[in-house]
Amino acid sequence: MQVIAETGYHPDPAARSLAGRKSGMIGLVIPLEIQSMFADPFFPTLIQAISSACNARDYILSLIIFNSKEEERALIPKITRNQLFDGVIVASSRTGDLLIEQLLGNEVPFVLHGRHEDPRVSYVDADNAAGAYAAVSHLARLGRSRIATVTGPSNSAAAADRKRGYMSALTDRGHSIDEALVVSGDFSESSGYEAMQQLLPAKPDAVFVASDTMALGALRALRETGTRVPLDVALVGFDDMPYAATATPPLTTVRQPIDQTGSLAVDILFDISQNGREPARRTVMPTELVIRRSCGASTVG
Amino acid sequence: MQVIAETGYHPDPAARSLAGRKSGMIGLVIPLEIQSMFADPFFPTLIQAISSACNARDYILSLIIFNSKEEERALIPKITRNQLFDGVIVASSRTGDLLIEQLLGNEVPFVLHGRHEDPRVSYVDADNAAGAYAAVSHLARLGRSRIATVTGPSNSAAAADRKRGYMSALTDRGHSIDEALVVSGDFSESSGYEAMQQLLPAKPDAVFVASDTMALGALRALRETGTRVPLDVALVGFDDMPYAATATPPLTTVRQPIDQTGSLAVDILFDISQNGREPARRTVMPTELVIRRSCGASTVG
DNA sequence: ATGAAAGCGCTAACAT
DNA sequence: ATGTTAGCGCTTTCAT
Repeated sequence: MQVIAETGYHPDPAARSLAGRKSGMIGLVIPLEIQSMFADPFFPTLIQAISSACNARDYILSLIIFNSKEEERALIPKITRNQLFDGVIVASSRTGDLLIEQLLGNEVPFVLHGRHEDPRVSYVDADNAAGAYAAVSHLARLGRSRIATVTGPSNSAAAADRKRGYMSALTDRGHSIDEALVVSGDFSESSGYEAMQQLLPAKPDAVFVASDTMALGALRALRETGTRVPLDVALVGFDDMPYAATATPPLTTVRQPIDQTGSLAVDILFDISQNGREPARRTVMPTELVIRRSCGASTVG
Repeated sequence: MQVIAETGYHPDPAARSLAGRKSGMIGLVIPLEIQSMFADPFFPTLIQAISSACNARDYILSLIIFNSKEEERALIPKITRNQLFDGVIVASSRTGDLLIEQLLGNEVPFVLHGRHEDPRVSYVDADNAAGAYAAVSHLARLGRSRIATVTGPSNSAAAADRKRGYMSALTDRGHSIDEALVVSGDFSESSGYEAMQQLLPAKPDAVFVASDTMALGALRALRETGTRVPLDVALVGFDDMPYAATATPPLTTVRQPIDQTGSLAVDILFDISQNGREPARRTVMPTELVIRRSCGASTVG
């Protein structure tokens, strides 16, 4: 009947959920360790990508941010039990994550954004190691010999993979790893600044920085000491955030397909809820080196 | 019975919603006009504040982002009708917003983040006009006489209020408004950069920039032209985002209590759902001038 | 094919 | 105070 359109009828979602045992909602969980979470546009970008994919699939997106251990404890049951969510995306898991364990012991379909060792967990990830490898190889091909790196925090799988890519690129070319050229940050702008200051005495002629946000901090440190980029020090970032292109100089960086990994996560959830959790679905998407001025090899501007 | 704890029982939210006619969810709607939404940490910060307040009140937070007109059309019924949400927060409404009209014609409790003319709508806002007024007065007191401004987009109420504050501060001191000293941006870093370039020929000796993100862009333009801050041009931003303190030079800015406006929005929703929508609840929270080096009046660093 | 009825797991109103 | 029952508005199954 088309009286349905005239009266402006819409089914009651609660009744639908109860009778149909599906809520039409998916949960995006952002764990707390990420202090500087929103200082870096990575998470916002991911949220937007996932939101858009949810709209396309007619899901409602709920955001669960753990701001403290207590909140985490209180929220975990809501996430794992019940019919609250038809699926859950966990953005950036920590090692030995309690949430993952609980999720594994329950029925709710879930995917991680970022890889995980446990063979039972499904995930989507960008190829962080290959991206870092490409960046560092590029610097080496340009003749840089003292290539340093600013890594992300040690509890981040992405940071570990990027560091690994850096190392393989060097060792594959017969370079040894100089510990003085490896400094860690926490993905924040200021940690990039501090890391660069720490690096300067070791006289690097290039730096692979594990995020654009930290690269901005590094750039600031370089500018303050009058170091020329790329003349004295070449710089490559990671992420290809919007401001990478407008930095001074424009930042060469590794583009990560956040839109695609985000929407793929939603697709996988959809698939799992249709076909069950087995086998685990794992996808690693390629990254791409975007060459701008900061590495000293630009053809464009 | 405490068998409840032993079996790890948790009530089914769908059944609860259906029987109790309350979903325990609140929706946060972010309309689409904000293109650069996540290039500016303002929204992320707001999201985090609201998320935290929701956790405290035991609400689940759903995020609705309109990425296109179609999505908006598809989502509005879900937001306004049904028992999907116990309340809705609208972040940054546009003028003549369709969503607001629909919300007004339905029962769902809602609050805007940012003021609105219609006397029936409840909102929380920061005192943008007073903040801008304080910033510009401060610059004037420091002896600056050609005070320019970079405004936000014209469809933003916050941007309009900040511009109004700028104007009143000048006219109250007997200055006239020089149109060449007023340029508009869109809250993005690059728009701040372009606006500053546009401003330079008019020889301002101070600029009030309507957001920290744009101020960063302005700083970049100033640096590229060798203009000294604050010696040649004093700068004041708005928001007090984390990176304002670490900019070169550290940015004097107007602090906006995002955490408080965010959690107040949740509180108001809670209040409305208890006591009904009448009368409209409106709160404007004070802003605070944070003095750092970029205005040339620092006592600290 | 179309229509009637039986729950889904709670809350709230009622009766004891 | 405690226990019982009637729906909430759908989906699904079963009968026609």
